[in-house]
Amino acid sequence: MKFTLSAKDPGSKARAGVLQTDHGDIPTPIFMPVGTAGTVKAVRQRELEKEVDARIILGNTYHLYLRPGQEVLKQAGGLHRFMNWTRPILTDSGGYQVFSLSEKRKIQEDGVEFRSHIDGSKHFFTPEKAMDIQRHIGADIVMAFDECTPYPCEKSYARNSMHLTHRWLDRCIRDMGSHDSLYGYRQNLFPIVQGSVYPDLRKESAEYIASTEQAGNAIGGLSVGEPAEMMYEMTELVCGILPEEKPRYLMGVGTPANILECIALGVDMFDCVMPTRNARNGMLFTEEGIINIKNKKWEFDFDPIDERVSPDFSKAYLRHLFISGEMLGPQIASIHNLSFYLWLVGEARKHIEAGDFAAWKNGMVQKLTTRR
RNA sequence: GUGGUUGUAGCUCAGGUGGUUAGAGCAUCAGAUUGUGGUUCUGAGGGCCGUGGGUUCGAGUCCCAUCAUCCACC
Repeated sequence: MKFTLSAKDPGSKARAGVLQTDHGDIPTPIFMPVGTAGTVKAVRQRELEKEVDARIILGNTYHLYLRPGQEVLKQAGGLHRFMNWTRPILTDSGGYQVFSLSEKRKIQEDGVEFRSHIDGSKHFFTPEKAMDIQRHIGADIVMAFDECTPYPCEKSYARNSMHLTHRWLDRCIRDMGSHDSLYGYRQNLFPIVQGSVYPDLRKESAEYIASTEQAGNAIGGLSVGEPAEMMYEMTELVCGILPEEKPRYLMGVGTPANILECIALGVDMFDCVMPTRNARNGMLFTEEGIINIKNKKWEFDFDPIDERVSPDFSKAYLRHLFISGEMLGPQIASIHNLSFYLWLVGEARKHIEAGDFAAWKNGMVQKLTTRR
């Protein structure tokens, strides 16, 4: 994996680059659609590639381990072939599920015991196990197995958790170094900075993560309920420590405005369920602001959802599909929101290259956060 | 014309023997959603109980009239 920076914005920490993988190049900054269970919900692969122009998508270790399971993925020849997706894939390690399914988990030094949300069966993940599953999935970018702390979080808990995440990282690195990839292309491990909202912990974690010298670095444990300002502060602090010449990935973020603000702080990669999940509930992101397509005010609005990103369908038609419970509604909305997110990061990239990102960003954030 | 049926929220309907502030589903409106247990979740607005009399301390509920509705029969 190779990361090449091509431009830096003079008015902020934003940068543009290209991340090269064995499944193709990824221009940065980039947004990665979330495809938890081997599918970006409601969107077919052809649309994801041709219309949305997703350059890389996510899969989830926890979910793919439970269904379809490691053996199916192995015999399929990996997730790329299984789901017929030829571009890069990144897999989350399951660390976030340890956090979000917290009522059913037990964390120990060796790993975490949890119960399946599907059938209640008991399972045990260790850093080695998480690496093994991700090896079978065959992702281009593999995330370290971490603990994502909740918000708020006691400092003593955050400190202990962070150190556990660091020890688990050592084991992930050792395990990745002692096994060959299964399908003949390179897999790259990204470690994850933790430390909750405590600056000294974040600093310690970022320094440790940087010292492991992996191909790229991630920032985790944010956007879990803390105020946006706090998220920006932590992101800024961590970006100042993580190496300039490697991609920075802010996990789970966020709204279109969050993404632009964090690009300005030096983040290169983002993922979030928001464009797809909210699309399924009728919320659309557009250049002019946020739309609840189910509202009556769109009943006779025959203008496109968004003239630039989705010129094909009117608001009145999409509203009709949602009101009628037609499954094409969530499909069109998901494709729209993802197309918009990809359009947005593409524009950000252009403005970084043009050197006027900071000013453009400020005007854009205003528009993005208004409700239509 | 005669006999019967039904009139309660925008729609479809609940509301034993009269008794606090008349309910539900859908619809409408407004929030929520951040490394996906989500066609989801939370909340709000909306009523001369067809109309007019009567009985009663008290009527959506009982009585009379009237209007509308649907059905059957001349």
